Amino acid sequence: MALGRPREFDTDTALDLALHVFWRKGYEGASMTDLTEAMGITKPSLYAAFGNKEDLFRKALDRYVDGPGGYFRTGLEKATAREAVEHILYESVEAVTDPRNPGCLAVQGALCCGDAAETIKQELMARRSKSEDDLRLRFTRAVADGDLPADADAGDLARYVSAILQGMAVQAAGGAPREQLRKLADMAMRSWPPV
Amino acid sequence: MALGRPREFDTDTALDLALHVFWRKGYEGASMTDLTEAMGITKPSLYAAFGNKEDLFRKALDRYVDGPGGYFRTGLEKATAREAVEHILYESVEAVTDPRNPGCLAVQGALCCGDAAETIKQELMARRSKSEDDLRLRFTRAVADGDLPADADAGDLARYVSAILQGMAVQAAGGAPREQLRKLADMAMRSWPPV
DNA sequence: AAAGTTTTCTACCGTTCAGTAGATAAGTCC
DNA sequence: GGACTTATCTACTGAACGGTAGAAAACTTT
Repeated sequence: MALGRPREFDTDTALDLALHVFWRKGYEGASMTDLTEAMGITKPSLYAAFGNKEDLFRKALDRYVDGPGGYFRTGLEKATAREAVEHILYESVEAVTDPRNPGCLAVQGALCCGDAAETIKQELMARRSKSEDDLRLRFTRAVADGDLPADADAGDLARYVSAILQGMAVQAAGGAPREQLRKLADMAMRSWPPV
Repeated sequence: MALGRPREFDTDTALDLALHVFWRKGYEGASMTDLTEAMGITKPSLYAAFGNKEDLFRKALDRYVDGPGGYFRTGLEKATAREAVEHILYESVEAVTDPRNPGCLAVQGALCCGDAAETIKQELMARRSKSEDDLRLRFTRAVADGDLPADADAGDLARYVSAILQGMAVQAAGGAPREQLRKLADMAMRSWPPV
């Protein structure tokens, strides 16, 4: 067993609680007091277990990508581009309309910010860019597989799907109900693949 | 002429300078020191002229809607729904890709935030909702005018265009270049009106 | 010139921010 | 039991936050 006094809280559940605070308030809007109160631990415990605020956010973000945001990765593994987009769009609707945490952490975590949060903003920009690139690669493969037209531009399609996803995230942050975003996904799918 | 010592700065240009700080850093990310330094005035002058931080933001937001965001209103006045959407989409591309202030103030001003900025978040949510409703009303008229199919759902179309606009704003905040967003607008227009 | 009004300035207010020092408690290892 | 290690607690940094007091300066009015 580990040496020294055992930790009295579970780091994974504490990280989940921190994640939900960042999700609701954003990186800047979440104070260390907000976080420690939600996590049920004191500040020294938090700093000892997770490093500083920036470290904590990055760990929460990783957990977000593997947990509530996991539909993105599973969607990419679907057999066709159409199935992939369908899965990602509709699962995203469910994720961003969770009434306890509306919106998407990768979008609203630090869309713009003061100087102190600049590196977090950059990190989120890079993650969004990476997601779009994953979509692009998936669509490139789809063109080769023949489940997208030969003249389809994978980059354009990836950007289009990303924009729809991000638009849905903003709408959800504004309180849009699940049913309306499903209709938005319907519209996007109805014209897939776009001409 | 006005009584008392004359003001040494122009309120409109000072408000423009404040607007650009809020645009780049968001409501929470913009400190009063950021604002006064950009505006070239001291804090007491700012408070005397504009009220508190919240008042200043609201005034800057009004100026945004009438200035850089004015394309929305002019777009609604176009003859057909198609022309309206076309105008709004392409003008929005230009606005959100201004390299000095990427993105859209109504989206990134306070997409999510701490408790202190909650009322500002609500204000921006209401403005986005109002814009979507303006689109919906315009499309309803378009159905009556016959420049949209009789079975078109004005609400769905408005939500779709809003999502595209907001998606573009997020992409622009992430540094997407103008040319790529133009292609995104192209895609949205190519399938207009959506089936 | 004197009174009245408003802006400007420096210096400051109390609060909250992220982050930490130092003592104590709770375990393991020998 | 005693040495060692690590977590927990209270209390506290210094800096930055939004916002203001009070005196001096600049104008108009009489």
